[in-house]
Amino acid sequence: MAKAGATSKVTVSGTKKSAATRQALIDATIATLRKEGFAGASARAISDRAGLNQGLVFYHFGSVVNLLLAALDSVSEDRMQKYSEAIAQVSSASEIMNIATQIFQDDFDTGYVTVLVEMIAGASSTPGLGAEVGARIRPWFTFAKDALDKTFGDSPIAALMPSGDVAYSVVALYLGLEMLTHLDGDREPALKLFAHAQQMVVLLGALSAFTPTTPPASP
Amino acid sequence: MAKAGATSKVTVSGTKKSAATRQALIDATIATLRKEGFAGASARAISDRAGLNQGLVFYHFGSVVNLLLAALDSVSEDRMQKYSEAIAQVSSASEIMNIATQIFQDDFDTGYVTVLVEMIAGASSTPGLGAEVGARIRPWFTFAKDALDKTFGDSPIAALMPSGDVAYSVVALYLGLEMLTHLDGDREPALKLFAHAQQMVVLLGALSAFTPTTPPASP
DNA sequence: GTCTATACTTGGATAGAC
DNA sequence: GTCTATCCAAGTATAGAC
Repeated sequence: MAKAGATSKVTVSGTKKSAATRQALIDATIATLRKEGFAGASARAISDRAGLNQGLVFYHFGSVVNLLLAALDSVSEDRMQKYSEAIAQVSSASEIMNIATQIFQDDFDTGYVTVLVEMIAGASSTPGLGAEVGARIRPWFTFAKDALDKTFGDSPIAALMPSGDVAYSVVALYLGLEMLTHLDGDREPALKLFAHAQQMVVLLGALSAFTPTTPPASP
Repeated sequence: MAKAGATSKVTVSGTKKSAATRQALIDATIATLRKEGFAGASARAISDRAGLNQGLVFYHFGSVVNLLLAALDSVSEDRMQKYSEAIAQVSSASEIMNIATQIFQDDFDTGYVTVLVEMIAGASSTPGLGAEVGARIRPWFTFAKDALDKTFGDSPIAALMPSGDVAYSVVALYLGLEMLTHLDGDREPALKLFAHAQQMVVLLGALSAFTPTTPPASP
């Protein structure tokens, strides 16, 4: 829709400046959602953190909610990239638990899942926001399902529970763990669970050798 | 601290009136947290819903946060009562899954867990609130642990994972499921999971008959 | 096109009326 | 003791300056 051509060199340098401001606001929004939560993520709180005028939020994003969604998009893309790379290097069920533990720690340090949790919980306060946030969570169900299929696909329990349903609970558990961990700042209980899950996966691998679905090693 | 005696009949009727106002505010707070979330639970939004003057929030509770905590207390006590009664009538692992499914539906209908989720997520915005909310969640870990011990105590997996750690993840999963269910209003995915869990429990019960820990029936 | 100063609205809290 | 009218701070949004 907007004209783009050599007629306005101003637009080019201007666009560059605009992009920098937008990015600074998005970064400040992520930090604010982490530290002050959805309720504390006002245009003033965000722009103060970025050291920018409060009106810029509305000039660049139209509304606070739009900025929050832009920040959620930024985090989601970043995480999806990181998770995808991590899982690409993995094939066994045992390995994926190591990666998952590592990623959970990283998520907790960077506070990225907190951003998602705050947006989900905050969605109730603004009409229409729920649908927007929901659309941004959906890719994670698919991602979790693919990861489960890749690593547990030939396990006997895969036959008992559809991976799509399990993926839903994996996402739910991850969100819940993040909430509880963030609440008291103690990540130990969650890490213990990852360790237990690791054990279970190993055990499951040993058991599956005795089931008819997986013939005992034929090289 | 406050004088209580026959010298002031005004106090008695006054106290009664006060209690009614307090209760009306607490009820309105629960409804507001459910429908507008933590960010939307302002003194004005709450008092408007109750049809009362906004200043009463501060007269009766001192601050909005105090009222929110009073509402959380109210919900927590109510739920703990209901859950305890339900679990008292139950002994087998299979039965508890039925009860759990039923309670999840009830929670979703009444929106009680939403109140808790909103308070956890909203805690980030107010210094000190996290500790208060954390203290109100702790009883649920104990409750979940006791329920697990009661129903899965003699199961073989109980030996593999400490019930306290599992209780933590049960609470986390419950919170996560509530978040996702509330977000798009579709409870089917969560209910499917309860059904699958039910299946698993039955299967586990059958398996445990073959383990050395539980001798095969000696009446 | 980018940003700042200003207008208007909502929210938290209290002084004072009943 | 209970409640309301009023005050001031914080929030969203935009008109206008650069």
